[in-house]
This record gives sequence, structure tokens and C-alpha cells, in this order.
Amino acid sequence: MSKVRVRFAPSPTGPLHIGGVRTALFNYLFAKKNEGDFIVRIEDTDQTRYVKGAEDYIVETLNWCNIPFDEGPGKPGDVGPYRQSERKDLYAKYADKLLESGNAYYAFDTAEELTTHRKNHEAKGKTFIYNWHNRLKLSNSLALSKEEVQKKLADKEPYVIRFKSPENEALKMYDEIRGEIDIDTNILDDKVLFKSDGMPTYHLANIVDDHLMKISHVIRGEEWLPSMPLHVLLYKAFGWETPKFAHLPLILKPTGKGKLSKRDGDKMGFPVFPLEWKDPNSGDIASGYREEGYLPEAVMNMLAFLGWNEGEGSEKEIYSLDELIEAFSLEHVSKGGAKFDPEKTKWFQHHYLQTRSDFELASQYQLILKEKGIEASSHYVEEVIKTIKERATFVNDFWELSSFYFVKPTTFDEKAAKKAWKEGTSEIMENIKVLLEGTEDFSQETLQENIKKWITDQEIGFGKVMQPLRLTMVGEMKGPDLFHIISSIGKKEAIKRIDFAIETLS
RNA sequence: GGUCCGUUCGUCUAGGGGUUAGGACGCUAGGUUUUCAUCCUAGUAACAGGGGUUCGAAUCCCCUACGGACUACCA
Repeated sequence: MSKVRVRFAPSPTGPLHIGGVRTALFNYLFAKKNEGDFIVRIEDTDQTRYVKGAEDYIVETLNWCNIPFDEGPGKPGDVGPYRQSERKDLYAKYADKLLESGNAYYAFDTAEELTTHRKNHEAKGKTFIYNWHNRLKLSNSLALSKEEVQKKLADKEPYVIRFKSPENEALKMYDEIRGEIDIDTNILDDKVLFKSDGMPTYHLANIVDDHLMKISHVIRGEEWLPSMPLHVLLYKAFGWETPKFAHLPLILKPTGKGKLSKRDGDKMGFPVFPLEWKDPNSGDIASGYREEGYLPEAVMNMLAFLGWNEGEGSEKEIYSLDELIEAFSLEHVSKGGAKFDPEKTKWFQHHYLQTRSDFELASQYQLILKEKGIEASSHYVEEVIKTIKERATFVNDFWELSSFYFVKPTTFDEKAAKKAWKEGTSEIMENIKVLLEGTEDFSQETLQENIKKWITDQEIGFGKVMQPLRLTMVGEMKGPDLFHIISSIGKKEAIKRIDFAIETLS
């Protein structure tokens, strides 16, 4: 069997969205599982839709995701270049071949004429299809005499080249995910292969490049399923071996109907893009997973499960990229569209954050602290991280979870204060203050021992002391072990906080 | 409208003729934590509907419904 070679072929018309990233992921996984090559090809045949920065964005995304490509822009291989705009000159030759073999023809219909036809049909409730049933009545080299065609070409009249879809053929195709797909070729239209601007359309360029680049498997989104017959027919017309096809299920919006679109994300409160994207024209900024603080492992793991599962009764859900490669197969890709669930993504993220070292997380937290004008030793920050890490989903949660390790509360939660701060609380806090002042060893253990002993000796309820004390130190009823907090901030700071609380709440 | 694809808990899914239809997220409850969160345990909840085939269908076939994609000189 020939070598497995797959490609990810995005169009640089904007940022890649999460569905595109999944397509890239599945291609990558399939390639690596089968010891094959993963190729990136930029499909920029439509110069009018080209968006500056989009190609860099694609490459940067793949880098961030940790799914490197073997060949592609900036990574030359034997079958480059990998940008269709740079392969421009090569396609005309193949269009000519089709013309010669009678599988394609010149068409001179103007865009206006076609629009008119479409409108007329629509008015009658019909759809205009350019194919066998009307091609002889339109302006093309099939309908016109040889002389007329020659004259038009000599006069440099603009033309396109259309594929001549075969008539009355029952086309049998096979999709690796969906199985047999049968189609009647009579319903096909004669798609444009070569545009009047001298560029090929997606269909031609795609087939030519996949063949020239020796692609063995075409793994792409389900939105391409309707053009699979055309593509298969094209391979046949060229007499080339047809690669295997696999059409991935769509990714749907979390709520409501339809496929996930670029607009949904910020509207619904979660990113749809891997990286933040600033629109070069409007200046609008769309949020990205990276900037929101997601780890690439979390995003990849989440994406892998959108339409795939190891199967065979496996209940495993946490997979590293290497494990994904090992377990991946096209047979276990599901057929139905998958609604995207932001909550589950957070769950993955929470998991992967825990796998990061305290040291690494502490150094990231330092950046946030610095912004707030707080200086703390790396040892201290690491200690804090250790106690709050498991409660956090993002590095950005750290401050909310641990600000009281660095600054004293400026306000007190009203509800909590009402509940915890009663008559006589001030006196109790005064006593605790004295106790702290007299404590030499300010370790968590000693603190706990001393305070508990004092409470027991005084024969007051624990809640009567511990609750206001927490309020004093934290400002709300939350946070890790109170003795750890007091021990960490130190005697001086603890006493200051007690004074402040008594002053404010009494 | 036409063509094609799809449909198991709210969501992601396992399961491919005989299962108490399994797991995960979410949600709810309990436990731990004298707080909150994490964590642990338990619970909640599904085969779109109708016909076949079969001793027996979630599983195979057909129809219906619903959903989606496509229907450009865009990819």
C-alpha cells in the first residue's frame, strides 16, 4: 500500500474556526497513526476574498495546537509550492486536458445572463441548473459551431471552462465514515472549473493538487459531501487514482439550530476561534481560546471528542495527543453533527491545569501580580498556588481565589458580616489578637493548635470565632484553610486585619 | 423547492439482533471542608414516530417527521 498522505487545505479568508481546527486535528491524528504525512495547503484561488494575516494565523494556530505539519508553507517538500496562488500556471494545462478529452467545454455566458436565468427560474419556483438538459441552448462550445467558438476565443471574449457531467450514470462512491453513497449523475450541474480571471476554481485546483501531492485520503468537513461526485468524476476524467474520502460531521451551535458559525462565539460567551483575531478591516476583536487562558491540550482533547470516541466500550476521556494518535481511527468517527458544549471544555481545561507544575503556574501568576503592583517572592507565590490550584480552572482565576494572601480585604461581604459579626464578636477578636501577638511560632500547625485550644478553654462555639475570623482575614466566607492563610500573611498583617475589621464592623 | 447526509439521557457519546441501554459534562442530594471551592458517593435523565423482517429489534429494511449541509466564475 502506498504511503498515507493527508492534507489540511484551508482558505485564507479569515481566522480558522474551531471546526477547522478539528478537521486539522483529525487529519493529523490519522496521518500520524498511519505513519503518514500531514500536509498543509493554502487554497487561495479566490484573490477577492483573501484576508491579510489569515495564513499566518493558520500556521500559528497549528503551532499552538501542537499539530505540526510535515509539508506546507514555510516547510518545503517535494511537491510544493503549497500555496495555490503560487501554482497558478499549472492548472490551465489540466483544464486543457479535459477540454481535449471532451470532459469539459468553453462557456461564454456572462454572469448577468446566468443571473437572469436563475431569477427567471426562481420566479417559477424552479432552480436553474447548468447541465445536460439545457447546455445545448446556452452559449458554449457544445452549442456553438466550431467557427463561432474560434472567433470568440480569437476575439478574447471572456470564457470559463465547465465540466461536462456525464448523463445517466449511476455513480457509486464510498465514504470511509458514511459507507456507500449512490448518486444519479443527471442531477449534477456542469461546474465551472476554470474562471475567466485565469484562476482555477476550488474543484479543479483541489483535485489537481491532491493528485500531484499524492494525497491518499481526503478528510474534510461534511459541507463538502455534495461536491464529492464532481470530484470523483474529475479523477475518472483525468484517469487518476481516486483517493479515499472521509467526511467529518459538522460542529453545531450549543443551543438552537444550525452549524457553529464565526459569529456565535462572543454572542454566546465562549470563543469559537483558537487564537484571538483582530479583523484587519473593521478592527473588531474576536476572542480566542489561547487568550482566554485555555491550554492547547484541553482544546485538543475536547475537539477530539466532538465526533470521535475510541469505541469498544472504552470509558477513557482524557487523552494526550500521543494517546489520541494511538487510539484514533476513522471507523469510530460518528456520522451525526455534534453540538459544541462550552461547559465540557471547561472541565477538560480544569483537568489539564492541574497537570501543570506549581512552579510554572506561579511564574504565570507573578505576571498578574506584577500588573497589580504586588511584589512577592517566588517561594511565597508557589506556596499559594499549591493551596488554591485545584480550585482553579484558569490562571486568571488565581487572583479571585487568593487575593487575600497578598492584600487585606477592603470591604466585607454584607450577608456574611450580618451572619458572622454579632454582639460580642469584637471582644472575641480582640482576644484572638492578643493570642496572635503572643504566638512565637506562627506556623499553620501551632496557630491551629493555639486557637482551637483557646476556643475550647473559653467554652464558646467554634463558629462564633472561626466565622468572624475568616471574614476578618478574607472579607468573605470562602478560601482555603484559615490557619494557612494567617500563617502565610504573618503576624503583623493578621493583626492589622483584625484591627481593620473591628473598626469597620463594630 | 431540488439533491445528499443525519437522528441513543439537556449535551458529548458507548453499544451493530437477547444488556438492569454503559460512561462523561451539566444538574440535584449527601459526605468531606466548622467557610467557599475542589474532591468523593449517590441520584436524575435517552433509543424521534409508524410499519415490517425475526422466537426476539436501540441494533436489519421501508415510510414519515425533524434536523443539517449543499444548491456561485467562494472555498
